[in-house]
Parts: sequence; structure tokens; C-alpha cells
Amino acid sequence: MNVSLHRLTTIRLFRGFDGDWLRALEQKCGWREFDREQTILDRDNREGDVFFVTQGSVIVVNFSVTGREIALARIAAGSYFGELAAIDGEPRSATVVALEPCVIGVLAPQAFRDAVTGNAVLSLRLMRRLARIIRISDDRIMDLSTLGAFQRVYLELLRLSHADPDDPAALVIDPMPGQKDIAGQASTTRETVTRAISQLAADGIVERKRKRLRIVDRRRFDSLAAALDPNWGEDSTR
Amino acid sequence: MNVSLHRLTTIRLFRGFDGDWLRALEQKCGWREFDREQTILDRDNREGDVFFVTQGSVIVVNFSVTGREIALARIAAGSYFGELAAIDGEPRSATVVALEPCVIGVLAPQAFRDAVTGNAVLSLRLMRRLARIIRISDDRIMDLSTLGAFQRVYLELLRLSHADPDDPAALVIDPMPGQKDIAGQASTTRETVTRAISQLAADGIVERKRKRLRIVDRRRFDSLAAALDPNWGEDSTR
DNA sequence: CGGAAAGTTGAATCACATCAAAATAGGTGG
DNA sequence: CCACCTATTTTGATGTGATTCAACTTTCCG
Repeated sequence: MNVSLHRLTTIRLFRGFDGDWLRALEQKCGWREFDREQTILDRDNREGDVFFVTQGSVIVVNFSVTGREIALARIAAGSYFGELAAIDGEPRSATVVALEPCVIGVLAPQAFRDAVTGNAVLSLRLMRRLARIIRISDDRIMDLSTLGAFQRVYLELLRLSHADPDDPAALVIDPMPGQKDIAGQASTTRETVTRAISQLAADGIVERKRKRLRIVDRRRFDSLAAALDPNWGEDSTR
Repeated sequence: MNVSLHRLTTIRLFRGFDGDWLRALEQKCGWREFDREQTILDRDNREGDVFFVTQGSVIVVNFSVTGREIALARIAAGSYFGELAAIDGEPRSATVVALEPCVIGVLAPQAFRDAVTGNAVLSLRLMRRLARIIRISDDRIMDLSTLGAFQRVYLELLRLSHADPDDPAALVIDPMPGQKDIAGQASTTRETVTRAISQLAADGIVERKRKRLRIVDRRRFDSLAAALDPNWGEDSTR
């Protein structure tokens, strides 16, 4: 286990806190590694540890009675999760699973609260993050309430895409996640994702190449996805 | 305008802060009154004032492209809204409309931040509230993703109901809100609400009396609504 | 009492999930 | 490198729940 990775310097919450203070906090963390697909925490659990993702990425999900998986958020290295329970002491509201091999710092709830509430800068950052999550959630509620399944898939594709380095006019998704993951994010089924993308391909709006999807006709793509938020392209990690 | 109402003592956020400190904060507030149906703040606005509801209640809504109204939260006297923009400086994420005549204290964003971030107790209370909103939103996302329209209506009825003072085994909703409001909360249409309730009435599970609805057969009602959150009956105001 | 708003009901339509089956891609061992 | 196996994706057919549209009824309130 590489101790040099046991650092919180990459965590954006602590940006600018590079001194002894941070080192002391790192000492208070337990450090753990998780494999891809491994469950990091389960819904309804009552411990309130906060998890800092220094390597890899995770997904926050919930399951319907019928077993369908609904993704609530993806969390990449540099961010953290588990703060809700640390703040309010309630049971975990969702399950968190590693998407890739992860290195994660684990901090006890009281230590987290002490570190944060004692410090105006950190408090405000944490609040900002919570506010951001609320905005994203509210947008999602609007999407679910007012958009069709295809549109939700389009939006998800947009969120996954970056500008194409070869052709700045186009967008690419590379690597393309599994369609079932996209389905989870868009709250629909695998089949619907396939149909939405196939239709885009048939209309010449996107091109599929192995594990790669290019959005070539961005104008038409946008008008299909249309109806939406001005916050496209923004990083949607929590 | 009744100056004795211009007090923040009823605001739960400030419970226990009854001294000069609170009086000073009250001075910093602008005090306004709103009529039923009056818009208090509009989506996309850029000022970040925080609003303390000391009298009446309001609803936070958003509108779809087609004009459908989606309710995000109801806020009753003793609570507040507008804190997101005050925290992150982003534009308003939703519109807020008075449900009844309201008396509201308006505090500038900087004053709010100063008051809160300087104080560990208030910080933690605000974070708790944000955490609670996130939990409710996530539950709603799950409901929208996995439940049918009828079930969402049932859940909304449950949220609106109190124990019947006459018959503790039953629940009542009194007064019954307009069906279009219920439809907004459940993200469905007026007609679907009617059908859901009519069917419950036909099955003898509920009784309709003027502006009042009684859930008589709670066992069967619960099994219909089933699939749910353990957080029934909890106050769902933000 | 009369007019407007809210609620009710039925019928047609549509979007999406579900079910089932085939095609493709990816990976493994011979 | 090919053959084989499994996972993922694709496509079609079908059923169902919910919205929409429209007409009608009831309730509310001046």
C-alpha cells in the first residue's frame, strides 16, 4: 500500500490547506483500497464516516424494489462522499460502489465535524457543495417530471462528452460507459438507451466506433436535447 | 404593518438565540408582506437575499417548457428559503410563490453569510437543513424513477395527512388542497389525481367529505402505497 | 341565483417498459 | 490465430400505464 497516496492534498475541499494542519488530518484518516465493483458503504448503515476519494472514482446508487439501479451521483478523485450522515447523524441514504480501483481516506464523523465547523472557509465550501448537490437534484427532478426518456438519454450523453481534440466542433465520449450505466443515470432501461443512440446514428447525428461515440452534428443534437438547462457541459460530479 | 410580527424568534434556525444578537439581526432585515398567489422571487434572478417566513407559507416551484408546474418544496412559517443563492452566488434555481398571506423578513446575502459562518451552531444547523433537503430530493428522484403515478399520489396523500383526532386509527387531510397542487407535488396531472382518489373511494379505502379526505382503511392504503420510505408522516417542509 | 373554477369521467393516443430472440463484441484457452 | 464462451448490444413485437382531449358535473362564491 503506497503511503505517498495517503494524502488529502488532491481533495478540492482542502485546497489551500497544505500545511501541518492537513497532515494532522491525514493522520486521523483510516486509509483503505477498494476494487472495481466493490461496495464501499451500504444504504441504511448507521456509521457516519466521511470518505475522501484520492484515487479512482465511485458511484452513488439506490435500488428500486424491482432491483433497478438508479444512479444518484458519480464521484471522482478529489471529491468526497458520506458527508450527509456525518452532518445529520441519519442512516446512509444510498449505497456507494467503486467504479474503478480506489484509494480512499476514511474520517470519523466527529473528526469531520470538528475540522469543518471550526473553520469558516471549510464551512462555506461544504455548504457550497451541498447547495450544488441540491441544484443538481432539483434539475434532475425537473428532468424526470417533464422530459421523455430519449431526451434524458441525450442529456446524459451531453454530460459524458468532452470537446473532441481532433475536431473542436464535435464532442466525443471516450471511453463510452456501458449502456446499462447510462440507463441508470437517465432512469430508464438499457433498451431505450440503445434505441435512442441507434436513432441518432441513423440520422447521422452521432458516429459509433468501438468504445467511442462522436457527436458530429451538434446543432441537431442540441435541438433534440432541447428544453434544457443552460448548465450543459458542466462537471456534474458531486 | 404590525411591527411586533417583525421578529425572527419563530424561525427554528435561530432557536435559542433570543438575545440582543437576534434583535440586531432583525434590524438588518427588510420586512415585507405578500398576498396569496403573489410571486416572491423568480427563477434566474441574481440577487441572493434570504427570506425568513414568520407568517403564512410558500411554495417553491418550477415550470416545464409546456407550462406544467412542478413543486419542489413547501415552506411553512418558522422556516426560510433563498439560502442556496446566498451560499453559492448562483442565480435562483426556482420560483417562490406565497400560498397564503405572508410576512417575510428579507436579509442580504452577505449579512446572512456573516451571521451563519461565524457561528458553529448556526453553520451546523444550516448544513443539517441542506442535508435534509438532499435526502428528500434523492427520495423524490427514486420515487419518480421507480414508482407509478398512482403510487406517487398515494405517497403525497400520506404526506399531507395527520392522525384523525376523532379516530386515531384513521388519517385525515383537512383541509384538502386543490388537486392540481397535489398533481404538481406528485409530478402528474389533475386527471390522474382524480382517478387515483376515485378508485380509493370506490374501494372504500378513503372517504371524501367536502374539503376533507379520510383514510379509513390504513392497512390497505399502506399496501397500495407500498414500496416506500420509512420516513412517513415526517414533516416534509424544507 | 348565476357564472366561474374545480373536479369527474370516458375514449383515443402515445411513450415506454417488458419480453424474447438474434447479432456482435470481448476475452480465454487451445 | 481460431474456436468457443459469455457479456453486451441491437432489434422487433407486444402490453400497459398515463397523458391528452373533450364533455359533463359539481362546488364554490359573490
